[in-house]
Amino acid sequence: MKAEQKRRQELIAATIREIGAEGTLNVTVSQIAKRAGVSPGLAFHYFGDKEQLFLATMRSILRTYGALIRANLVGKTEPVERLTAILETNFSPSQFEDGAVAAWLNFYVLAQTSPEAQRLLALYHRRFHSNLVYSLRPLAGDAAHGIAERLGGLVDGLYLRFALNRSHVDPGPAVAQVLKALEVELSALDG
Amino acid sequence: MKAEQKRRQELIAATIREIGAEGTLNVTVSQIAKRAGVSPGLAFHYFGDKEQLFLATMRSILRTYGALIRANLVGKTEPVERLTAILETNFSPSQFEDGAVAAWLNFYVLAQTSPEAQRLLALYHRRFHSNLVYSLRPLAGDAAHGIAERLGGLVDGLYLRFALNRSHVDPGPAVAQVLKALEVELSALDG
Amino acid sequence: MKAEQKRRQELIAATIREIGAEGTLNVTVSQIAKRAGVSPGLAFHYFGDKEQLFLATMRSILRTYGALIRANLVGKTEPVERLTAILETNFSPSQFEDGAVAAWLNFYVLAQTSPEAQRLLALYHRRFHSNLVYSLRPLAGDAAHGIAERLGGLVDGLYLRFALNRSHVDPGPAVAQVLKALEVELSALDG
Amino acid sequence: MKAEQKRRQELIAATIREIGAEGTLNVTVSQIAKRAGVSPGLAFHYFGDKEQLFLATMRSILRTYGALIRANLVGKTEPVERLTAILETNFSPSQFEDGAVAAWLNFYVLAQTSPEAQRLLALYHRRFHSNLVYSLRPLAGDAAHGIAERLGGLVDGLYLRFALNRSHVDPGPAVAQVLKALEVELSALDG
DNA sequence: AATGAATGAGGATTCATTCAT
DNA sequence: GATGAATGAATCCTCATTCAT
Repeated sequence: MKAEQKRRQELIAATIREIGAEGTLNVTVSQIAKRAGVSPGLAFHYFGDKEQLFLATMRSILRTYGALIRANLVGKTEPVERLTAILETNFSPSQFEDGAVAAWLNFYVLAQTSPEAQRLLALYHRRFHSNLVYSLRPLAGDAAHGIAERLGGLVDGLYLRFALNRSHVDPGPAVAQVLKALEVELSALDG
Repeated sequence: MKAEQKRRQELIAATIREIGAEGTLNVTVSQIAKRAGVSPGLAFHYFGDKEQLFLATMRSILRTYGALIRANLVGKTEPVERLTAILETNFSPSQFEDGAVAAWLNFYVLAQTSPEAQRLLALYHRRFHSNLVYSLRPLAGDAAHGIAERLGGLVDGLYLRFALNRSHVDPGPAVAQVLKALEVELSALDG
Repeated sequence: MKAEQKRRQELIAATIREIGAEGTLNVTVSQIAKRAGVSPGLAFHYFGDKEQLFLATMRSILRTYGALIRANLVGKTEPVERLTAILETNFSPSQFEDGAVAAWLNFYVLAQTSPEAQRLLALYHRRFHSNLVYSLRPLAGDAAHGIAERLGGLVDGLYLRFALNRSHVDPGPAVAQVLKALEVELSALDG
Repeated sequence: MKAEQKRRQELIAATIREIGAEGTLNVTVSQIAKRAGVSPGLAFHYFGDKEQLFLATMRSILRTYGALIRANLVGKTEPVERLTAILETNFSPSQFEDGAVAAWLNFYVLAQTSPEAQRLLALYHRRFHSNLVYSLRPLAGDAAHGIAERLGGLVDGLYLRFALNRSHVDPGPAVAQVLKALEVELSALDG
C-alpha cells in the first residue's frame, strides 16, 4: 500500500511532466509510464484508463493548490492580508511550473465533456469563491459575493493571458493588477 | 476561385461544428470533410494539414468577432456607450454558438506550442486592449491602460467560467459583472 | 500533332528527371506534370496511366540508346573496332545522366510483373546480342554466341555495380574491364 | 527474447514471400504482418518502419547467402574447385526461390538513396570480391583482382538476365557461362 | 503486484485517376 | 485539346488497452 501510493504519485508527477513537455493530452500512456519508471500496464492497473489518470492528476494539482492556499493563510487574520495571500497564491511560481499550465488548459477542454472534470472544476470555483467571500464580507457586506465573482474571473483571465504569453517571465504585473482590482473594489464601496 | 472560397468556408464551418460537437480537436479530418460535404482529400488540398485547417478556422472566428465589434460600435460615440458595446459583444450569443467555445479552448491549448497560434492570440489581445484604451482614455487618462488590462482579463476569465458552467443558459449575469467592474473602475477614479 | 509530340517528349523528359531525383517510381504524376509544365490530367490523356507513361519513358530511353549505338558505329568496319564502340557506348556519360540509372533499376523491378516491360527488356537483350554476334562471328565463328552472352552479362553487371557505387565518378575502369574481357575471350580462341 | 527472435524471423520470411508475390516493395505492412500471423503493429514495434523491415530482410538474405557459400566451400581446397563452388552458389535454387529475386531488385533501387542499403551492398561486393581473389591469386597472381572484378560483374549481370527471363527454368546455362568465363580467363594467362 | 509483448482499430495524409468546364 | 479541382481508396503508423506470465 505504501509502495502503491508512491507509484501513483510517480505516475501523476510523470503525467504532469509529460503533458507539460508536449502542451497536450496527446502524450502516450507509455511515455508517461516510462518517465515514471514503470510499465505501461501499471498505469492502467492503477487508474483504469487514460482519462482517469489525467483526472487523478488534476485532483492532485488542485489538492496541492489548496494546501498552498492554507499554508499561506496561516497566521494571517486581517481580511485584506488574507485576500492578498489568496490572490497571490494563484500566481506563485508553482502554478506556472512544469506542466501546471498545460494541465489546466487541457482540463478546461476536458471539462466541456467530462462530468467528472466539470464537477472538479465547479468544486474549485466554489472553494475559491467562498475563500474570497469569507474575507470580503467583513469589508464589503453583501457586496462580497459580487466582488468575489469579479476577482475570481479576473484571476482566471489574467492567469490565462499570462501563461500564454511567453514574453512574460515574471508574474509580478499580473498579481499587481489583481491587487489593484481588489483595491479599486474596496475603494468603490466607500464612494 | 469563387468556388474555392465557398469550399474553404464550408470546411471551416464544418470544423467549428465538429469541434463543437466533440469538444476536442480530436475529430478526424474525414468527419469534418463529410460534414462539409466534400472528400477528405480536399481539406488537405486547401489547408495542407489539420493544424492549418484549425488555424484558418480560428482566423475566421476572430475575423467574425472583429466584424461584430465594429458593427456594434457603429453610430456610438460616447465612451461609456462604446465600452459597453465592446464588453457586451464578448458575451453575445454568437460567441457561445456552434463550436466557438470549443474552438477557443482548444486554441488556448495550441497556443502553448504553435507560434502561429501564439501570434494570432497576441493579435487578438492587442486589438481588444487598444479598443478599450481608445474609449477609456477620455475618461481615465493614464489609468486607461491598467483598467483595460483588468477589464480584458476579466472578460476572458468570466467567459471561461461561464462557458464551462453548463448550468448557465443566459450570459446576462456575466455581462453584468463586467459592466459592474467598469463602473467600479470609473467610480474609483473620482475617489 | 506537332504540339502533341512536343508535350509527350516533355512529359517523358520530366519523368526521367523526377525518377532520377527520387530514385524511385514513387513520384507523383502531378510532380512529373508540373515539371513538364502541363496539367496532371494531360499526362493521363496522353499515356493512359502511370505505368504506360513509365513504359513510354523506357521506350524512349532504349530508342535513344539504339541511336547512340548506330551513331557510334558509323564508318567503323573493323570487327574489333565495332565491338569496342558497342561496349563503350554502354558506359557513355548519357547512360549515367539524369534518371537513366533510376529508370533502368525500376524497369528491372517492373519487368518481373509487367509483360510489356518484359517484352521491351527481351527486345533490348536480343538486339544487343545480335549486335555483338554480328561483329564477333568473323573473329570467333561459332563461339560468337557464347562470347556475346558473356559480354552482355558482364556489361549489365558492371553497369549495375558502377551505377550503385557513388564513389565512382569516372566509368573508365568499368569500360576497361569489359574491353579486357573481350581481349581475353579473343586470345583464348587461339589457344 | 526467444519469442522475439522467432517473431522477427517470421516477419522477415513473410516480407520475402510478400515482396516475391508482388515483385515490388509496394506491399503493405499489414499484408506482411498477416502473412506472418501477427498484427501490423508488431512489425512496427520490432522494426520501426517499413524500410527497416526491408533492410533487416536483406541482411537476412545476405547472411543466408554467406552461410551457403561457406557451407559449399567446406572441405574444398583446390583453387579451381573453390572458385567453382563460389560461382555456382550464386545460381543455386535458393537464390531464385521465394522472393529472393524481387528482394534483390528492390534492394538495388533502394541502394540509390538509402545509405544503409548502400553500405550493405558494398559489403556484399567486397566479400564476394575477396572470396574470389583468395582462390584466384595462386592461379593468376596479380591478375587476380582484374579477373575477380570481371567474374563478379558477370555473375551479377547473368543473375539479373536470368532472373528476369521467365522462360528459363534451369539456371544451368547461366552457371555454365560463368564457369566458361573462368576457364577463358585462366587459359588466357598462359598465352 | 507488475510486466511488456501484442493487439487492432483508427487517423492523418497521399496520390492515381476522373471529369466538368 | 487542356485544365486542375475533386475524389476516395489505400497506406503507414500510432497508441489505448489487454492479458499471459
